Amino acid sequence: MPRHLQPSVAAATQGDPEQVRRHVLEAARRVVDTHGLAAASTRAIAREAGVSAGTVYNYFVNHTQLLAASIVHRAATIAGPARDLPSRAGHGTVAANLTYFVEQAAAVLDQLVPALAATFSDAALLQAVRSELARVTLFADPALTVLQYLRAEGDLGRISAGADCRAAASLIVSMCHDDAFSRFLAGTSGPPRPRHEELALIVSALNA
Amino acid sequence: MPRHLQPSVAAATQGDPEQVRRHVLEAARRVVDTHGLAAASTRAIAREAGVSAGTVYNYFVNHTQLLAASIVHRAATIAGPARDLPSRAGHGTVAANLTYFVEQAAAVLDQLVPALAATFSDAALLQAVRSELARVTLFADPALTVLQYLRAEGDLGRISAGADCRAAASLIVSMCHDDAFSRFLAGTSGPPRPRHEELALIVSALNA
Amino acid sequence: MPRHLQPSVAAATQGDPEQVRRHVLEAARRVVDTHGLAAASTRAIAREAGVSAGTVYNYFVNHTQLLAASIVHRAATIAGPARDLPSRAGHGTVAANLTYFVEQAAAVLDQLVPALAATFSDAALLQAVRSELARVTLFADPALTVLQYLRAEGDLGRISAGADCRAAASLIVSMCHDDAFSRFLAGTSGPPRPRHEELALIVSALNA
Amino acid sequence: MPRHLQPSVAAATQGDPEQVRRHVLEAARRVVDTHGLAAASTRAIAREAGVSAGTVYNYFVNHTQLLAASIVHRAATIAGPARDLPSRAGHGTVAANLTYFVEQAAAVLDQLVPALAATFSDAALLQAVRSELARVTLFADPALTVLQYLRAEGDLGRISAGADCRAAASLIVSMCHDDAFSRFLAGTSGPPRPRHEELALIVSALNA
DNA sequence: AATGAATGAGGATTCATTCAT
DNA sequence: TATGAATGAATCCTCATTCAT
Repeated sequence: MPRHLQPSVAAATQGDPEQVRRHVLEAARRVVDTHGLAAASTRAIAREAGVSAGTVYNYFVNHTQLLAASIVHRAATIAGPARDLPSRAGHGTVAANLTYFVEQAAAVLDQLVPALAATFSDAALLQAVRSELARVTLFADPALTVLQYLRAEGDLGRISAGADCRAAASLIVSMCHDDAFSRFLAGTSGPPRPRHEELALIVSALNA
Repeated sequence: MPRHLQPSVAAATQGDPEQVRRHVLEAARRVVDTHGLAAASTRAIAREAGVSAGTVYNYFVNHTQLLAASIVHRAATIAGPARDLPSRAGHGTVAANLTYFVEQAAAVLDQLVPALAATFSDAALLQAVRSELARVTLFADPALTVLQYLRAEGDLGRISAGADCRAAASLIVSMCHDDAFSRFLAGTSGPPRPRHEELALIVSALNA
Repeated sequence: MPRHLQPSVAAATQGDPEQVRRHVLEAARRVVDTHGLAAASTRAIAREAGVSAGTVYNYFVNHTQLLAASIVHRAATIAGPARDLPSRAGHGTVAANLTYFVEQAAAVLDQLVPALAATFSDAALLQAVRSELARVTLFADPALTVLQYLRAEGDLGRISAGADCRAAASLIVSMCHDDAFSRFLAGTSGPPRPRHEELALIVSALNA
Repeated sequence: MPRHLQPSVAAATQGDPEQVRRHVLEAARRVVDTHGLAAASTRAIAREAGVSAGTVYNYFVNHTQLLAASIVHRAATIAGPARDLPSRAGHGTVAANLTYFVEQAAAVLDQLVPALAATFSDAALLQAVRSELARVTLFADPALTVLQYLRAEGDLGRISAGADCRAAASLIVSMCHDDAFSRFLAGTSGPPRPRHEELALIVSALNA
């Protein structure tokens, strides 16, 4: 009965409880990705993390909270680039920035949707995930992030003053959703369909 | 050890095996809707159906097939009205018919998406559901149903000959998907957002 | 709900209850041989026989009695040739007749031992089989059959008057048992080891 | 939900995992001996061991391996004295030592044969037991143990140099097998038939 | 006399969770 | 603080047996 973390884990986390927590969270993510939510038992996650089952309960109140935290942690982590869209205002071209956002969004949704979908099998888990997710702006209202970017471009004079930024942002998000949803319903996980024409249309509208 | 269906069940099914099967299928649906997929154990479903656990296995080869059949049965049942869109050609107005389709689609997707989403927690179940679903035209290629309707209207001279029916059908389906996906991501299950302007735009394009 | 035997079964049994019984018995044997005793459920046997599960209970009081009857029926059937040894007295040579017996015994034991062995897993079944088996002379006291043959040969003057037939019979049976037991313990089911020398020795002793 | 071994079990095993394993193994043996293999369910064994069903799975990967381990454990335990035959060379008389072996073998086989026989009802179990058993010299090749003893006696000059030790060893093992097999077929489990004359004959041959 | 749907006990196995060490 | 053995409820599924038809 060792009283200390396994050396490899101790090295990876430097004994910092917050890092141990993250370490377990990422182990959970790997298990869900590799074997599915149904296989993500406490023990499977603990084994993947190189930690005992009991230890998990020092960092998470129960199995449901662990899974919820893992899914939200993953979402927040991968959404980083998409979330930074507003800061790209003024750099490159508007079209390139929007293309970048659409591509990032596809990557995020392709990872997020299956994990989120699976939570529909467990009401308690679903609720836990949702209440966590609502606290991240990007997920609570994704169009807002795009709108902030477009307005910043407008302030820089890079799009026309009269452009309906709100409608454009809504359209862009709709497109991302539709792509993700199609892949979700169809089960195909190939690359997202390129949206050059649609984006060109939107950009031209923003410059009209 | 009673050897016959409980009177209430016998009355409801009239001794017809096909009806008993449907009876169990609907019990499964109620359990999934009420308590979630994770709670839909064979026994819970049997109890809801007023039947013994062993009896379930006289109608379904295993738990996975039972759940898959239940989900697909539900989808096929509720999709009826949407599937009948082509037969509405020539009746009412094109705008009204498309509005009707969008509303029906929302109802279908609102029921179908959570159930389908939940299957992501179980790879075997997901595959079983997908392969069943692919056999229903409406789910395999929803735009096709709308396209058939629009072409029928074209044949009747109710939309202009040069209209791009395929693009219009695709747009309409995209809209339905987007609405459903938004509700799915957000967790709100309120009424679908009205799409009058969008439909008006599409209808005007079809008449141009 | 047919009220008559399936045509194929009716044809095979000519409606004679005794033949139906035998038909089921042989189906049981095939199932045990092919898939093992553990797989020989009432339904598996009924299916193999082309008969309903309920019908089985018109011919056998329960599952245990059915299995016991099947094993004993098989034993009695295959033991025929070995049992006829006494009637071969006076024909061919003594050595050839004994060789024949040893070979037949090997065949019988190779079939009987695994089936009989398996019954050790179920006390009730074992007892049922044993009490049935004890009623067949050959199995109750196999040496007696050989002894009867040797005495008949003695009466015909084909072996010497002073020969110890009882010891010889006992030795021969011992040999059969040893061979069968070795194959049983080792799990090898190849051909029995030839016993020419041993038999020659016994025959020479009988002629001394 | 107690989280510790029942006091009586804890006392019997002193918290040593290896002893807990043995404790379960012996509980399994008692259940098989008392109620037969078919009654040796995981739960029945757990109950006999004074342990929860789940605990059994901390020590054995599945039911089959548990039963196989139990049977082999029993065989190895009781075979100890017979296995020590070679070390008796030089002590007592050769006849007494061989008599001792035959008696020990009878005791071993009387316990081993029914247990082994029962495994014929389950192909997977049979194979598991066989592959385990093959790793114990005494069971893989019993004549070898006797041969080693006889050669040791030969080296000590206690049997004649020209004696065919191999044949003698084979004969002795055959005798043991025959006895066991007779008891197995007949179902009588009385004392083995004394083999004084046969052993005397063999001993005299070894001294010739 | 034959059928086969219905039963429910009982099978193996997994799992979240606890807590003495 | 980390451990992991122990628990026992809950899972899916099979089976012998009955009896209305």
